[in-house]
Amino acid sequence: MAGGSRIPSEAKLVEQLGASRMTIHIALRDLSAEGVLLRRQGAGTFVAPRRIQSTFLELRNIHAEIESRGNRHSTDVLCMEVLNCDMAVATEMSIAPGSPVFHSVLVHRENGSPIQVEDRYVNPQFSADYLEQDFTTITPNEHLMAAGPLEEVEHVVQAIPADESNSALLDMKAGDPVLLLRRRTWSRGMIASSARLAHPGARFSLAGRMSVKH
Amino acid sequence: MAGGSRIPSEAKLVEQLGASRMTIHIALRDLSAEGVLLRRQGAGTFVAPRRIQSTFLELRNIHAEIESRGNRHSTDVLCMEVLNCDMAVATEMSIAPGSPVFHSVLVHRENGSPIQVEDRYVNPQFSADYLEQDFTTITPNEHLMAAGPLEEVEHVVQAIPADESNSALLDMKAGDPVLLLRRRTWSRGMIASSARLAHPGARFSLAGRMSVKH
DNA sequence: GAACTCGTGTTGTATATACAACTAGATGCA
DNA sequence: TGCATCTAGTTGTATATACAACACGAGTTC
Repeated sequence: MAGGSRIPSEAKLVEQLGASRMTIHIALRDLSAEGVLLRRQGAGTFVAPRRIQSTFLELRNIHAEIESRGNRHSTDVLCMEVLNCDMAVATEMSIAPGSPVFHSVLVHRENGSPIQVEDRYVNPQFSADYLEQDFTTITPNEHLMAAGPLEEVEHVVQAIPADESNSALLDMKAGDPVLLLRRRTWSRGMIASSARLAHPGARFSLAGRMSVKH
Repeated sequence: MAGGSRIPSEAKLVEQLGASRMTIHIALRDLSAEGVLLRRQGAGTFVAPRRIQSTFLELRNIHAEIESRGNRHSTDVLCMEVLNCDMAVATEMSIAPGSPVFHSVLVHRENGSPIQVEDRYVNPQFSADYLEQDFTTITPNEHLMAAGPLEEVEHVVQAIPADESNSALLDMKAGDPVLLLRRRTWSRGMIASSARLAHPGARFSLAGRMSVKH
């Protein structure tokens, strides 16, 4: 139901559902406390507008972000492969060492200037056709969101010096600060994907603003 | 009350407070939903242990974080002053240029090693006694939280090279990556405080994990 | 037109009752 | 000792009732 739209009053829900008013009242009260509904005494009960939630924890979508700034997004695909995972990747993805994983490396550009190196591992059990996608027209993020419901996200942010590979790809000098966002996503009970998103410190920041409840 | 300790049962609270059991039950239920209490059917009601959540959007508390890692937190106070704000600070704080603001610079240490330089401006209208605090025993964060209800938080994260001042304070070489967290907080309808929290990239990361609703 | 009043519909709160579900300790028994 | 069973105490849920507090629009009055 769309945010802001009104839902039936307690009295009407009593009729429709056959439960007592107190039962319904407490259920609505809980949903209100969770932020799902907004209730105004004397006025009614409404579906809450989507939660104001900053881009830290939300799944940031690089494509949408660049477009929202009115700029042009383009992608270079550097690597698309399947490989047998080593110990580090196996631990990171919680899968058996040596089992196959998909691996991709992309560079995202804003008006031609490199803004993110996306080094991503994907669980084949989550998305069997990952390597068949054309990532110049759809982002891995978008493909994965369509492949299954997002259940959990983990983010770690670090500032690290650019290594030779990153510095070349991001048009920086080696040792310059890189803002590294590591993200793991869970879906259908497994780790769907683990990504390292490296950004040039000089040209990139993560911002978020939120209201605090109560 | 200490985390984990038990509070009286609903029946006893009915006696002590003279309210009906349902009233008390609903009150405890709400506190449980907020995470203040933990209730186990059949067992009792307990004070919840302090929330373990060091996420981006929650107000991170450097003191609590260090202690939760079992380490020792100490603070060096480098500067406590009132000054008439320049154009940049006035804009940042949304106050009139030239009006007085409080300014403090602290270094937070974990087991003696510098982990954060906190460069903070505070609105005197929000906390008139800011400069009288002893920030070796209480963090500015804690003082400000007590001074008024937090209404809104803005965070910006950047990776920047350490300048001479930061590199000396954080025990790094100039140019090494610094993870800079800029935070502004709103309270009672004004900008209460604006802080620049600089961390050594090599020894610090911001982590957050969340479940996604629906 | 503007301001006020009032009534209906809405949510908020408090109460009393009844039973279900679960826990933890005490008890009994082999 | 070890195990099963019982029981008192606790929280979870659903119900019916009553009244308070608030919002909003219709109608009235000036």
